[in-house]
Amino acid sequence: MNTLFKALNDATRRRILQMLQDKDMTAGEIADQFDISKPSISHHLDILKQAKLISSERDGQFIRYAINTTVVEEAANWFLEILNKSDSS
Amino acid sequence: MNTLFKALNDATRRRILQMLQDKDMTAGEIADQFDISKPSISHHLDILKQAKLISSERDGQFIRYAINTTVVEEAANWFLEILNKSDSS
DNA sequence: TCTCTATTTAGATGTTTATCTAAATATCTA
DNA sequence: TAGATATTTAGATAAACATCTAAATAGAGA
Repeated sequence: MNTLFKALNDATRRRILQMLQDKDMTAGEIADQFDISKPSISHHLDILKQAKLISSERDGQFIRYAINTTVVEEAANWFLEILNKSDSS
Repeated sequence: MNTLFKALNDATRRRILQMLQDKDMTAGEIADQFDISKPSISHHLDILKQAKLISSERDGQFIRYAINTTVVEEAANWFLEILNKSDSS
């Protein structure tokens, strides 16, 4: 849970996650969407990967990133459990 | 979303949130559950409050904290939307 | 093999964060 | 009103973090 919420605690990383909802993307394609240096984006991708929110695979010269829905599900469940256990829900 | 994920990016605050699932608690009761100074817990409560994850109400000498389920719901929806939009779900 | 492109690693810097102690504020009760 | 309890505010410090530039690594293609 620690690495998960740490990964989510950044607007850039949340936006990357939302971009990967639609389609898999290479590191370069992702970086092109931001006004941030490629090394910084690479670092963000690494943090998302540590949290297992995304996975990566080399595709020739490129590295292709994909969202990992099972961890997103686990996170959603964390919230839903709080709601279920609260009296007011 | 910023203040929300910032608030959740701390194990102490997540534990406070889980404690408040079961029942409302005073600041002192909450602090008693941790090996952390009361001012530090007060600071954590403030951050949870800024994120609107909890609310507070004075009860005489005490201040009683309660979980705010609507914001937890919003957070859960953030994750569920990612799942809905992803192809693999 | 040489060079170009894609990506990551290393090292540095300024900012944010979690924590502490000491002091301030608010309420209760004698 | 004085003293005790509950909680927050203020100010300080060390650790974590986002970002940058420069350099390293890995594969593609001539």
